[in-house]
Amino acid sequence: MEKTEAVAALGALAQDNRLDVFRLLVQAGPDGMPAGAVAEALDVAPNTLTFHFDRLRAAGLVTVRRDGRSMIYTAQFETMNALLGFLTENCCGGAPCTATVGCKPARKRAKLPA
Amino acid sequence: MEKTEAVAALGALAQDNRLDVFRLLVQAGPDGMPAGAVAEALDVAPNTLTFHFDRLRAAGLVTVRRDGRSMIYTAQFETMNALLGFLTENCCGGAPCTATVGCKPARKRAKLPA
DNA sequence: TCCATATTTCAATATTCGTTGAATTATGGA
DNA sequence: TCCATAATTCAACGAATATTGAAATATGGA
Repeated sequence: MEKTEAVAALGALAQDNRLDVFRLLVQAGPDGMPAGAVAEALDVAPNTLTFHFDRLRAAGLVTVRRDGRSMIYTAQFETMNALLGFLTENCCGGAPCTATVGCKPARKRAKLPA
Repeated sequence: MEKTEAVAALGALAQDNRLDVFRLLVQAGPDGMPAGAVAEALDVAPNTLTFHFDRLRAAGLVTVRRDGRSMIYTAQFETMNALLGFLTENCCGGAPCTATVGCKPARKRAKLPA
């Protein structure tokens, strides 16, 4: 990960509502959550939430897809892991001090009935 | 680490100059670096740098001490590690997925000749 | 004491950020 | 088609941010 991307990701997470949103999406796992459900869970106005989703998306921390009337937002674990990697890059004099820095979803995405 | 502290630490690192400063101090290790040396290394105006040091300090990411005319800034590894811990807290459904997320200085502080 | 160095303080400024309210777009169902 | 739901867009606003230049403070040495 480049420094510019790291700054973007850090900035995206450096805000109360957005940190809450991201953590909620991480817990939701690969299936993601509709915007409305996030708004209700965190008690944030829908338009405010759109603003924050945009920033998270710009930083590559979430993706969206439409499902009917709902927009489903999903956490991007790869970006988060890349950020963790970047942050530990300079530790311990360059030696990889953390054997495995990595975040993965709690459960596999349920295979949808074809 | 509390959410409020995490937001503060993330915000402190979410800026080009400050991220550079912090990484430089991490590489400098426990002995730290005088403000002037940081200013020269990164080509940032001294007063601008003071502003950024203040933010890093407010977030607990650095400490200062005076040495003669110089102010020596030092990275706080504990805070960085606490932040990494916080960020990985929600991964993997609550299970501690990263055996050892931790950053430690490259070399021990050189014992000054008494 | 006087001077140079190292750093901070302060005011000013342009920019970005987070939130709100009103209006708009997109989708699905009656 | 008409309506309700889900979410976004837009303009506006106050608050916070990052940088600059000028002035001030602290320390050490001649």
